[in-house]
Amino acid sequence: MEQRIERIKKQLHSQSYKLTPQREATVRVLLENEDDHLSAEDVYMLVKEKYPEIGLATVYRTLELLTELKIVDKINFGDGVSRYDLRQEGADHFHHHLVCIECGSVDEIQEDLLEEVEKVVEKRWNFAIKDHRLTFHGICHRCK
Amino acid sequence: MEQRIERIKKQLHSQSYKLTPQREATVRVLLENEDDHLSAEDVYMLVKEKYPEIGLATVYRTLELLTELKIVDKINFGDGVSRYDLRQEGADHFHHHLVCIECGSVDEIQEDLLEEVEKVVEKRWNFAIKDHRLTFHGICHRCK
DNA sequence: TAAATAGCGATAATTATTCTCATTTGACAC
DNA sequence: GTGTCAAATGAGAATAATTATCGCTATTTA
Repeated sequence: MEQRIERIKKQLHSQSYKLTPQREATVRVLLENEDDHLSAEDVYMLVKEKYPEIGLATVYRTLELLTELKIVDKINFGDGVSRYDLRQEGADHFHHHLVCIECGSVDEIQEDLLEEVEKVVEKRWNFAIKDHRLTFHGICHRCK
Repeated sequence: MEQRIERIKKQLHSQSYKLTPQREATVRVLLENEDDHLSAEDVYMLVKEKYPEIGLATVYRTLELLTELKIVDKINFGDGVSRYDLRQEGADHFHHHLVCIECGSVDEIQEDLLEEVEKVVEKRWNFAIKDHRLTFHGICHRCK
C-alpha cells in the first residue's frame, strides 16, 4: 500500500502536481476499496471518516485529476452516477465488468480477452484503438 | 419506414401501450436519424419541428418506454448525457461503438464480434450474459 | 353518453457535477 | 527562517440532465 502511494506520488510529481493530504486520503480510500466501484459521493463519505474537513468539490477534483493521469478509470453503468475504478498497476488496458441484473453486483474481469477483436476492428474499420469499455449485463453465479 | 412503424405499434399494443401521435412523432425522429446518437434534448428539438406542442417530459417518457421494450438502447459515452440508439430489427445483441477522441464522431459496428469472448466469459465466470456494451475510444479513419 | 384510465404539457423538484471565489497551504527563493 | 506566489482547498452557488407532480385532455370501455 505505502509503496503504491509512493508510486502514485511520483506520477503526480512528474506532471508537477502535488500529493496533498486531501489527495492522499482520497487515494487511500480508493486503495482500501479496490474491489468496489465507488461513486464520487461514496468516496466523499469514506474520506470524511479519516479527513472530516475535506470538501466534496476537492474529491471531485481529485478524481478528475486521477482520471486524467489514468490512475483511475471513470465508468458508468447506466444508473446516472459515475464510478471510479483504480487501474491495475502496469495495465495498459482497462478491465471489463460483469453487472448482475438480479442483485446489482459488479465483478471484474482483469483478463484482456479483446486482443483478437481489437485487431479486427483496427484493420477493418481503420480505427486506432486507445481504450475500451466492455460491460456484460446478465445473471451472476451467485444468483443463478 | 411505415412498415417499421407498424411493427413498433404492434410491439406497443402487445404490452397494452398505445402509439399516440406524440410517440409516433418521436419514433419517426429516431428512424430518420438512425445513424446518429441523439440525446433526449436532441430528440426533443427534432420532434418539435414536426410537432411543436410536444413537451420535453413526454419525450423522456417515450424514450424510457422504448428502452423498456428494447426498441431503443440507452447509451452513455461518458459526456454526461444519455443517448438513444434504435436497435436493429431482429438483433438480439446490442451493436458496438467507435468513439473518436479527436473529432467526437461515433460510428457503429453491427457485427457481433464477441461470440467467442462471451463463450469464455459464460463458462469461466459462470455468468449468464443477457446484454453487452462495448465501446472503443481512439482515432477514427477520418482523423488519422 | 358517462365513467375510467392512460397519456399529456408545464413546471417544480431532484440529483450529480461543475464553477466561483475568498482563504489556505506548501514549495521554493532569498 | 521568512516572504512570495502559484496551486489547492472548502463552502456554497450555479448548472444541467432527468424525474416527479398535478391538473387537464383524449381515448377507450361500460
